[in-house]
Amino acid sequence: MKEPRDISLAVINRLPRYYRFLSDLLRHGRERISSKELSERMGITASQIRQDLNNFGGFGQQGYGYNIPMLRDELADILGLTASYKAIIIGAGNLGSALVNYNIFSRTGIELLAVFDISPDIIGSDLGGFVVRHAESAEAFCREHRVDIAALTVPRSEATSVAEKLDEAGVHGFWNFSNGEIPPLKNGALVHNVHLIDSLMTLCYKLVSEKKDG
Amino acid sequence: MKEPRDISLAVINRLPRYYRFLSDLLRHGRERISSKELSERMGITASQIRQDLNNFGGFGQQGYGYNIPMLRDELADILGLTASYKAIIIGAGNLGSALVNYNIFSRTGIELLAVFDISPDIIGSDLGGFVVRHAESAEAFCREHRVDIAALTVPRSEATSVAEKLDEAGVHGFWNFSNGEIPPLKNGALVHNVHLIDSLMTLCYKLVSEKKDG
DNA sequence: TAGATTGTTAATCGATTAACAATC
DNA sequence: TAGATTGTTAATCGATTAACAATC
Repeated sequence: MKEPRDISLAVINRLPRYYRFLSDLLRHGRERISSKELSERMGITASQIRQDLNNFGGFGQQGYGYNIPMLRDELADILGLTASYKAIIIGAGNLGSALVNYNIFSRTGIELLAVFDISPDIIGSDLGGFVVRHAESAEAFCREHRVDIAALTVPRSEATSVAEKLDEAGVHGFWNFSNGEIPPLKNGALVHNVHLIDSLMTLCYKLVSEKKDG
Repeated sequence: MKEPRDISLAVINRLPRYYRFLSDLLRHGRERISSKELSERMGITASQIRQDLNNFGGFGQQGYGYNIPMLRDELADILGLTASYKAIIIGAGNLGSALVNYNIFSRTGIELLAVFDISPDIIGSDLGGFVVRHAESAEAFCREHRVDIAALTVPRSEATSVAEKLDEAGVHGFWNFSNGEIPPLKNGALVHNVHLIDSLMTLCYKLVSEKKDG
């Protein structure tokens, strides 16, 4: 594996999709695949696939193609799925519950350690095997357990203050589900947004523009 | 408003963010803004903002800038937020519940008509004011009410068959939350994916690559 | 060996940025 | 009017695609 420097965001955003397709092929018992066949399945060009992968190394073999289990493992490494990251969830509402119950973290190789909320009605109750803890204790928890990632499934009004506290407590990646954006954090923690409303608006745009253009 | 043809996906994906920032400015009582100030707030170039907006029309005024309420309304139109779309949700689990309880649809100008599920445990129960209906009845419901959009918060194994049925029933936009992808549909309905796992993997990649590069 | 398919360089295409005349 | 800021054209930059020699 090469030392990848300055990979473009366009490439990075395609990596999980490659990983998903390779996982599916593996599940179906496939052993090898050419960039050509993969390109047809994914609806992109074979050139792009080879260019993308060669940012990280030469994982294929002339005349053969790519070995699926091997390439999948390489992608897992590249994506950091083998980095044993530790995560918590702040906000045990419907979205936080979804992340727990659909095993989103474990399916990404991340260990979910705890779930926090601010509401007295929920604190102490069980959520998919986790006892919901008081949000006030999250900061100390992160310091003690060296938490890497925090999912913010809290209202927009609370997201920034929570992120600032946990940034101080050593969390270096935030997965933000709240509407609105979190300003740059002191310790430089990353913020990765899931803007559901933006996503739905994009769908609306496509529907409207399709109607016009036919 | 111009007749926009072949707007690039890069531009489209930025539109909801413009809309969000303008809404925030409006909430703070701001009346006008220049592309320069907006560019500083959003962390992009003023050139890009002007180029993006001018795909759709000349909404600004030399020497003045942009009128915020006016530009926001234009963007609402462009994004289809005023198109009175009708939607349903298939899958009343945690994710479906989140979409209902956080008012994701109404905040996008879309009317949520009904929620469906397959589980006898949930059918008939209340979810944020909606009585959960049997998923079998979704097809007929869509025909009768001319549903435009269906959110698919069902397991991956069911997503494709549900989409195929509802495509036949006239639904022309799917908001797919299931892992995995839905193949092209007969009637050409659009599929817009929210791949939470892909999103989390992207965050992981950034964390890993940051650690390396410093 | 002959055929297949990669890795990689070069060509093309598209998106972003810069510059500035137009004009409010 | 003078200053500010747009809309738009031109220049730059980056990403995608095509082509092909290398090689399994």
